[in-house]
Amino acid sequence: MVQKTTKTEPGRSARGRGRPRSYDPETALRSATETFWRGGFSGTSLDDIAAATGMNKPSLYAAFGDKHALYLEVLSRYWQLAFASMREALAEDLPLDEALMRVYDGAMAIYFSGAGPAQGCFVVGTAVTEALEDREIRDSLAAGIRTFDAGFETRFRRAREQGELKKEADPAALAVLATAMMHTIAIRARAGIPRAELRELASKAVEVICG
Amino acid sequence: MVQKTTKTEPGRSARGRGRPRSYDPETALRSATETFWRGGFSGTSLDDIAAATGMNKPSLYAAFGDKHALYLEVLSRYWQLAFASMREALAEDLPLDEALMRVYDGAMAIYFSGAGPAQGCFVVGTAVTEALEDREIRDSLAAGIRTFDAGFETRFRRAREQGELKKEADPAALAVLATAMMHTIAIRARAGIPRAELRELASKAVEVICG
DNA sequence: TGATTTTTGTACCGCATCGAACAAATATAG
DNA sequence: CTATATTTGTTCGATGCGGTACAAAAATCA
Repeated sequence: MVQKTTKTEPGRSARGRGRPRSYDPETALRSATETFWRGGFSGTSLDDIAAATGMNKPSLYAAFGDKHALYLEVLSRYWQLAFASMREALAEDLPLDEALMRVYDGAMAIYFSGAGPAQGCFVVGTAVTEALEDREIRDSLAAGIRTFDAGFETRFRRAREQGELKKEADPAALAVLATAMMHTIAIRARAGIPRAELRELASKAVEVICG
Repeated sequence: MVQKTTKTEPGRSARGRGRPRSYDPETALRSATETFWRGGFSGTSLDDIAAATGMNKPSLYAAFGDKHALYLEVLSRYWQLAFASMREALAEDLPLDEALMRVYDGAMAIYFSGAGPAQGCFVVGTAVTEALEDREIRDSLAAGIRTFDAGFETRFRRAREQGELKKEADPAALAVLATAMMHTIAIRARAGIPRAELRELASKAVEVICG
């Protein structure tokens, strides 16, 4: 380890003796997320993040480690958010087509959650670029996609068993198409396509997927 | 214009009086493409490009303008390549499923064309990140996607007329799904998924799309 | 109160970045 | 051969970058 100072893990408030921190780590992470979301990893400087969070660079460094570690933390939290959104949508006992639309509506709620123009998907907008030269980001990307595929596949399998899909339907193939639809929505959102149009596309795609 | 020197358009060899250029513009553009493809726009420096092309920065600047203009040129050429690949695949008079697989095989031939690991799609890997804050890139992205949608839709419409698809099939919806499948392949390639596995996914998806 | 501990904020370092200035080099035109 | 036009290659400058050193600030413990 490089640091030999007496301190606990980064980000954990020891709640002990020292000067209290003047920022909320959760809020700071959300601000950092927004900043990376807009500019990407390479396109965002630590000064940008410092300005967005209101923190200064040494505090950032002490709290979250270097820029790369901070990005990985933000990426991991985004995945958790995305997984949770999908699980919620699929948890309710809705007809297949409605359940799928819930998933896409949940995704778009995230893609359009910022203040300015639609940011699209954080992963598609920032991680995909870095994945090629960064093994940790690449592995996170691959794992996240597999999780989405698996979530859809489970739902399609159930749908087939319950007669919502034809017997000869291929749940794995349909799952990849469902994930693909998320990806294209994410890309199109970043390309400036309006939300209503994306919802239209999603709706048509759901019709096709559900046969 | 900023420059007032006596010269013709950038990149055009006047074939006139001066010292001849010691590089081939086409080759240089290809090298620049590879460099941006790997590192993204923000993640690639002019020095990286100078090293890759063997040119020095003033020559780069004189030939292609600044980094942004060079990127736009590279992006535009990539689109032309992608469009051509798709047109070729759909031009031959093949059955629908085979034609679609030709498109995806053509795309993967591009995504895996580099020396090292798969770079995926140049657009998905580099333009999507910048699109949010760069109107020219965003517009190019939106226009390119529309072109792909339209290309697929035309083919699906013909397929429906010729009885390869059911009468009630929706060519526009199928086209979006076909484009979506390209997008997910591009993303997965960058995530390190091997080519054989991607081809499997594409094949299954084609089955679903063709009904 | 005084010692201790932790965070803050300023200032800074070394390096990379984009872009430009400028002279040397190399061609053609007359 | 001389003048002109264009490209090359070195060098430079101003700024931005990620990351850090260090002292002041603000809390708790004794």
